[in-house]
Amino acid sequence: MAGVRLQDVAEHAGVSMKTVSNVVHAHPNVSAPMRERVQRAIDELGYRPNAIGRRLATGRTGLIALAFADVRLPYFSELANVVSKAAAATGSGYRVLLEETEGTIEGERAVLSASEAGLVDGMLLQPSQMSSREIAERHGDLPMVLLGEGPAPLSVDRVMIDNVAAATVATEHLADLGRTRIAFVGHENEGLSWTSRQRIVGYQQGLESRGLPVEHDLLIPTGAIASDEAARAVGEAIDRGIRFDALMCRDDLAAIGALRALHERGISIPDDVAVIGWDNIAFDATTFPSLSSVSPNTHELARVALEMLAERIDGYDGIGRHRLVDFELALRESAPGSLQASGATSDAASDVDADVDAGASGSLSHSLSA
Amino acid sequence: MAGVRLQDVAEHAGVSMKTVSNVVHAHPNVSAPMRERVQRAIDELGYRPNAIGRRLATGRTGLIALAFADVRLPYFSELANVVSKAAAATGSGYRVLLEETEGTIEGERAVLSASEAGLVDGMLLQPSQMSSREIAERHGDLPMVLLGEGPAPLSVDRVMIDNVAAATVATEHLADLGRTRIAFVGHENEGLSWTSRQRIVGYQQGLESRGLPVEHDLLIPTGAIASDEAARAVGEAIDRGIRFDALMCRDDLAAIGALRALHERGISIPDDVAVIGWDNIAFDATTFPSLSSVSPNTHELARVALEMLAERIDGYDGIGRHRLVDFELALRESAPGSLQASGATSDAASDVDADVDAGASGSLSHSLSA
DNA sequence: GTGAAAGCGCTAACAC
DNA sequence: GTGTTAGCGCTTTCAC
Repeated sequence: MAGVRLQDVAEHAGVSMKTVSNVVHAHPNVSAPMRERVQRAIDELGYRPNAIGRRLATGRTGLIALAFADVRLPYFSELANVVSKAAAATGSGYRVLLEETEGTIEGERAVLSASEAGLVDGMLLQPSQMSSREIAERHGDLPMVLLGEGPAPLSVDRVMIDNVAAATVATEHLADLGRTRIAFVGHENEGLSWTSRQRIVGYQQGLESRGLPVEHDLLIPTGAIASDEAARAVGEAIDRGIRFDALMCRDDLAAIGALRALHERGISIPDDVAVIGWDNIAFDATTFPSLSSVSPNTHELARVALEMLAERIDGYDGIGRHRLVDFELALRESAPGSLQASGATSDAASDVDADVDAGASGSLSHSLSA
Repeated sequence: MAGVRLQDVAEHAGVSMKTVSNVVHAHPNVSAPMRERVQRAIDELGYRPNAIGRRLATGRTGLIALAFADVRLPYFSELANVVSKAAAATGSGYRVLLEETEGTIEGERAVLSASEAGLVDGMLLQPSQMSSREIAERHGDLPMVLLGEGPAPLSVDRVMIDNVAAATVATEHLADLGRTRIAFVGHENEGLSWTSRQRIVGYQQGLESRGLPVEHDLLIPTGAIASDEAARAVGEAIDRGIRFDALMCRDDLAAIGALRALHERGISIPDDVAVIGWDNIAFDATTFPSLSSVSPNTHELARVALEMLAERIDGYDGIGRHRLVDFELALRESAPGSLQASGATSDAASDVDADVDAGASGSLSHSLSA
């Protein structure tokens, strides 16, 4: 039944509200017979504590907001899954309110400037447009942790992987496979995002560390972060006569688009062109060929982010802590492992059954830095 | 500043709480000077109405739960996106709490039997395991609308597409392409889900309507609803000597797995084998070849579901209403349109740029039934 | 070990 | 037009 209140239970059992509350919360100092009597009343009336009443009294809502551009992007849907599981496993058992910013500055502002306060205890936000100054100004006193390599003011906590290092390692892996003309695919046509910027820096470092020249022609931007745009951009580059033997992609969507453009032109992967993507989304295991990818440790990312958020919610008020979590290269058919690769390499090529979730196919693991 | 209450604003402005409340809610009967004075106090103090206090008083939380198996499945992440947009556009401006059931009966029970009441105003649930009796019993008085073709008690509202009809149309399209050995791929090895059951029925009807024999060999089940499992199952079927010239897939994940299995064996798509998937997920446009797919009108699904949910929240207490929304066949390279196809067909093959979201590539549209 | 009562922040019916 | 006041359902001191 709806509308059964704590008071109703108390009256029905002939006790005070406090006693019922004690039973509901399994407080130790309630006598066994009393506990049983109250429990019977609860069962008979079908009492369910009202969440809102409780929240008003305690000041905690048990809700956190998870805000990012768009759940449809596989990286974000996988992140949402990991975060909601991790949040539920938290001591406080948080639940997740989904907020999409559409990747626009208006969307990001809207998420931060909600007209109501107190709905959520805290927020996990992956920004991409707002400046760090604006983030610092707007978030007010809402406990918050930033996700990803986007803008982040020093005053706010943030968790990310080292994008420069990851791009360097991935690019070096392609070089170690014997590739000499490694192109970068998928950054914005204009107005480079923070993400693209860092990955390109790493790409360049990887080239340089292997003594490969950096050619401007080998930078292939796309009109939008989407696989169809990447397919078109890569196709046009090829048709324009640009030649490359490997593709370092900004993300898996770009990589999947590239795969298609190569297929359409009868170019063999990885024989003619090796491909590495980024994010290690579930699809990578079943594309043809399966896709090697930079695999951020999202479980660790979620864990660390929620841990810091919980501390903020509990009142921690220090300066922003910036944490790095590890990543690895998940090697599959599109850019297999090889003896030349540095580090402990395990080749997961052609294992359609690889436990991708657990990162079982990975290699070149990079450990958590403090 | 945090912790500024309505009362603080009232005192600061030297008026009553009611007046402040009137200003906050833009009530008409407040004099202009008074409104300005109060607004100044609000701004000076940085007042934000507290969501929980408001919710306790009004009894509405402005939150709805969206519960399904797993956000990582593209169909669900796309659904989450559509629902959260549609919910925000609602008169009441609902926000969405994400709940995952993991596709297990325990998960579904947990979602329905949350120990707290009142957190959300209503729930959109896509069940797959629970019996309709259990759904009816457990949901209690929580306003609820069921999504999809799973179990649904007559007492509860539900929105879905006509799975049997859609499978029939898709199968007929394959037959009209001249295919005579059309296999069905991707249903459960044992314990058929409601979804698979209905799609297989439609598949069979499609075969029969075109005078094609139904062969048990052409039913290719998979160990799990996942593309790697489908790749393995289709590969094994081929290796076992099963021959087919078309694949009707239970969902796009199965179709993508099938694509891979066919590629690995050098089988040409669609020349040797045509493929149709189900759900029309975004990836379908960039697979190689791009994938034809049954495209449910999820925008309409979300709209109708939220409309009915809003009515339930507003107290409507009639018997369960079961609504169908339309679907279409999004035709791409893996099973292109053709002159033989019935209905208004538009061939979207090879249009990597097709506006898949808008279903622009579709054909054979089926209209909303009452 | 149990009960009484004062809020938590807001809304809305009712009075002025 | 504006102010008063009684809740919404729960938690939580503080007495008993």
